[in-house]
Amino acid sequence: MIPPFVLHIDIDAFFAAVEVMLRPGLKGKPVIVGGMPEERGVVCTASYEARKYGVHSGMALRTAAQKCPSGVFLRGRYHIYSQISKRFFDCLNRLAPGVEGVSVDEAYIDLRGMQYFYASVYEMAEKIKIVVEKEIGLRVSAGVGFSKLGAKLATEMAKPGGLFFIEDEKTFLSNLSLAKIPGIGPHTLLILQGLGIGRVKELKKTYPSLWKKLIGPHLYSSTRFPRKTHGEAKSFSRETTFPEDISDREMIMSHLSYLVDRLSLYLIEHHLFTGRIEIKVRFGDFSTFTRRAALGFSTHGYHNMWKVSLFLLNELLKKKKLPLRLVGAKVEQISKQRDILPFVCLKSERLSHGVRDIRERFGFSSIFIGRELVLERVYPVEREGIVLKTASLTK
DNA sequence: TCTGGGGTCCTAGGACCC
DNA sequence: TCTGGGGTCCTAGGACCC
Repeated sequence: MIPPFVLHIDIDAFFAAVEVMLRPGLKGKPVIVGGMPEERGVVCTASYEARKYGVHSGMALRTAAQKCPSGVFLRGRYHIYSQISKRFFDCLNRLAPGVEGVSVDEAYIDLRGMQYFYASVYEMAEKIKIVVEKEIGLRVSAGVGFSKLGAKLATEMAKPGGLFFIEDEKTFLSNLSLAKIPGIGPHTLLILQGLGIGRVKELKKTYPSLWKKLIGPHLYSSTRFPRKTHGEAKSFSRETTFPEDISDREMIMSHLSYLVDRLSLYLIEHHLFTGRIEIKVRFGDFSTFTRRAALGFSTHGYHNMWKVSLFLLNELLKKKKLPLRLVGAKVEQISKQRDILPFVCLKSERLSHGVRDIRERFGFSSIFIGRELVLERVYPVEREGIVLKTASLTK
């Protein structure tokens, strides 16, 4: 029987590496992608040079700036990264049939059936790695295993830039620290530590059913993974953390309106509809709440979405006292086809389509919702477009 | 040192119906 | 009139990943 070999491949420090590729002057410098050092954000990707200073993704930008004063801080240019990501996946799909994307810079490849064309699994993996690196111009790390978990862990060993094959996966796994298992996060780890369990083999021996639940899926389903292509997204969200906490309700509404506006436009452009809306707030003390509501029908019209959003926001703002740190909106239950829209909601759809047409020709800020004008008090933007009178539309 | 933004999946509990 | 239990749908929130 041919063992089910799996290849895992991952672009090294993806966003930072793209920036260095596009600006060769940055080569060898500690590059930190995520935002400016004084901003309220976190590190998205740190180059290996920056990691030497103890900077890693998820770290607050201000902390990163303290640890690495010489760091080159950059805002992400995500449209560029996604173009390169597309090239990465196009290349993989050309090289092998069973590609499963995990994220923009990471994929699993089912190598079964490929062994007839190469001298060894290792050679096959090496070939794929070399071709990919040449194609996208970035360094990648790769790992081969008998399961997805084995392959992913092999990649970890291979970083940066290498290729690793865990031959005795069973022994390797059983000795492994649970902290290394994807899906076991800080919370679960703390509980397991409380039980005096730190390694996979201890878990298997003491709590076999828990082992089956946490580790099992990685082993069994992964040997025969479904070769799903990047599935259609099930939700879309937009959120904003304010530069400073705000107490002005009108400002909060304006921000939310802008986010809903963006989501509505996104849905219209992709011919999609939403059946459920979720609103999220985070107060100054970091406590976070969400409210969601099923619409009972599907829509992508701004004003339909806004009415529900505003209702949910008002409910959420009763939870605690202002100020607010973050506001966000999410659309779920995405469908490609719309069922029959209630009569009162038709106008909103038609209007939003009209707005989309204008924006397509003259840009996003050529036309905007009246209530969003409030944002200009704090974030002045050059807006010479048409203002939709909010009052007349929300009646 | 404060702690983003975009996702997925799971669970618990309430409402409702039979 | 009061009762139980199962099934289903829905929402809030948590855990996790990159």
